[in-house]
Amino acid sequence: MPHYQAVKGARDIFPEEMARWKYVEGVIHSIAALYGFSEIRTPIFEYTELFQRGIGSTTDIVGKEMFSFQPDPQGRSITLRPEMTAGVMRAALQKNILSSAPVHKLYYISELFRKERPQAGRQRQFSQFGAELLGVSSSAAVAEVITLMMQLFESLGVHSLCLRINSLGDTEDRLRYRSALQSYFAPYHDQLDDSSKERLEKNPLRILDSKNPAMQELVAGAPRLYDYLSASAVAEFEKVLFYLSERSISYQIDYRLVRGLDYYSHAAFEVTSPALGAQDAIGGGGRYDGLARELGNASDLPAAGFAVGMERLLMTMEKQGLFTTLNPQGPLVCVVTQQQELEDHAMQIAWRLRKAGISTETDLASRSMKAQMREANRMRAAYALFVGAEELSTGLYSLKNLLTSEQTTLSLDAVIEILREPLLREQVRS
RNA sequence: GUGAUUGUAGCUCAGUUGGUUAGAGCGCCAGGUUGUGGCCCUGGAGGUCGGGGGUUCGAGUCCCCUCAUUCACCCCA
Repeated sequence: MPHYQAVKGARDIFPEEMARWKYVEGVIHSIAALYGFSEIRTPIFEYTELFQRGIGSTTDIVGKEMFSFQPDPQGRSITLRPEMTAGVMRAALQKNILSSAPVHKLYYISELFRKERPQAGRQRQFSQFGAELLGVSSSAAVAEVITLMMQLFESLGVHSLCLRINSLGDTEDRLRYRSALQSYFAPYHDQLDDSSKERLEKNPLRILDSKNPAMQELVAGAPRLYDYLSASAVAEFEKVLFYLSERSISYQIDYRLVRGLDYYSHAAFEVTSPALGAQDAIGGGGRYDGLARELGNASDLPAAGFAVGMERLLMTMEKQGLFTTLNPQGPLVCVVTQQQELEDHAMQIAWRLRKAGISTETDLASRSMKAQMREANRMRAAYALFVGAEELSTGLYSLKNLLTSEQTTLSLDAVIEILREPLLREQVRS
């Protein structure tokens, strides 16, 4: 074991894996553009109150999972962001972007931090792709972000996902339901587990998605939130379902889906992946019309959005074998030399090739010719260019096609001419 | 925060009831081919056996503590 290791729950991404990230990120950028979303970056930390107010102080995230610290004794507490929505909303309100246009569509791919015990599909530093549609409060907006998310999965070839959706109604609906739940559970108080007892007081809705089998039994007989929705909330929800059906997006209504963040209202959804372990949520989101007011804004700023766990997405793709065609590109040519006196000349040639726009490698470690050739082969170079005394005197170099083993003798200008041919790489290494 | 699991070479792992100098495969390096890669053959480098303490004539092996890993709970992406 090396003396220093990465911090618990944090990991390194090496070049082989990086290729996958680049690929997925590329697809994300183009699909976001397709739907008219623009990228935003916000600070990696925020004042702690932002998350306490935005996410909700009764949530697990705020209660026990935040990395918080105080830069100076008198100063305000700062927190490494555990999610993105609060920060994006803060940025939008701070700049008052709605005054420039009534609707804003923003997306991000960002690093998040949560102080949890790491396990399969869960790290302390992780990243999410997310989109926020600000300024419109409608079923159409929710449907649009869900559609965007599902199209991303489809474009990547991810399959067998399960989209579950529910409506949490508006604030009044939830208040009425909340007291109904409390009176339902009250007689069972002794049978509740510790966390459910606590939730009964603070946030009874959360008892619904408890995984404890004993709790689930009790929950089965509990009143349904759906029955407490106002007529308009039901209509809105059905409109969302209509849009989804119309776009051939299959879903499953889950009346017990409540999600852990306080800011959701009306539609809330979650996508799970069968390829993951116990932590199988690959994405989730909903509507959060009241968040802006919660953050001190004078009026509501209607909004809808989602977040997709990048690591979980990549993990699912890996499991589903979607990366097999992704081969890292090697250099086009390796400049190889035998005599050490010619090293400088070889590097000079490598420089000239690179100036000509040809990706080139050369040995910097004074290794044997055999080692250099082995290296060229390992990095899947298409060609080797030999630099020796003979070449130096004649000005003609030996260019070897490493796939066909054919070798020709050419002037450097001719070599550059050949290697510049753009389609060459595909022909050589298909 | 709770529970369980696993720590031996760069990687994947062997290592008998405690017994001399801790092994294999792959990878890496070199040679076979003194100017030519992949395949093959030969050789080489590389290990505080996670760390600390204890038991013992003797510990990779047994005991305690500790650190780390992984999985699960909780909850979430």
